[in-house]
Amino acid sequence: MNIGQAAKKTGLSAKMIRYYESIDLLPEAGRTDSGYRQYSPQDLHRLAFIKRSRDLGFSLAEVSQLLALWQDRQRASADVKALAATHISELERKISELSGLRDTLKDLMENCQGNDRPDCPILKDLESGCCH
Amino acid sequence: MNIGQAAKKTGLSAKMIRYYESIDLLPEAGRTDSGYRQYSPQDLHRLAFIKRSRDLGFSLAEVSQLLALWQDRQRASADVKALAATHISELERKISELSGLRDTLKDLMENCQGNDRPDCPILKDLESGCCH
DNA sequence: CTTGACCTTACCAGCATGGCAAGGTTGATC
DNA sequence: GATCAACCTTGCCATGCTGGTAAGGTCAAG
Repeated sequence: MNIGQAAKKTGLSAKMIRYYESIDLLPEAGRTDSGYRQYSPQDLHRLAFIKRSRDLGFSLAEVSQLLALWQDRQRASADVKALAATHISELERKISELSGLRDTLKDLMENCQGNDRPDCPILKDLESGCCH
Repeated sequence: MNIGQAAKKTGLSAKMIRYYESIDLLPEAGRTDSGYRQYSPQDLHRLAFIKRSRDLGFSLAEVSQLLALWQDRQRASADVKALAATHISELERKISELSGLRDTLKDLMENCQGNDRPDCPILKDLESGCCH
């Protein structure tokens, strides 16, 4: 199977697949005589694993660790769980950070008339951190 | 005032200040005879505005628009409000995206024993999207 | 005059992906 | 057997934002 079909089946792009190979997330793909990459069902399986992991927000570095665990028959599920836990706390950190920003902005917006006059508490806030 | 002091006063780094100048977020700074950049209180004011906007999560492109509105005495506060509203919905989009990921991962984690056995529903899920 | 703390420019790095260019291959149609 | 579209190949550049590092110039105090 060519890279384009593998891409279509997994929902990745051909560029991404090549990139993953270049950073050793994938073993070097087999090639036809003319140099086209060839993908087996096992390869697709690995690609799908990567896709799903990315969709869950894992970074490529984390995906790499997940793949290692996946391939390791002696793995401890605790290791996988720990990786997921780390990722979840990172997600929660980001969520609360963004929520804080949203709340601050909402407050500012509520005090803004939103008309054709120039007076604007949002701009006032933005310049307020100023040094005297 | 030199760039280092301006950086310290505003909480930006000297690198960031130079970068902002290079992308025309700032006018070219004045220079001493020897080529050092010099910052006036007005410059600091502008830098502080940028810093605060970045802290609220606006992209540099958005900051650029905010600066233009800030400088425009004929601005309509509605324009500022609209910019903020767009940013808020972007924040909310991200928040709900991340929340979805977190919830999915939490579900998976709860079903994972987290012991030294290899069986792991998290890995099972990751490989499940697979093509037959 | 030396020393150390500052400043200058210019590069390279990352994340993960998209885009474009210039060329080779394949398979179907004329 | 030629042609054409749709694929593939590699390579380089771009994004957004920041940090690092290097090689050099400048300033103020000792």
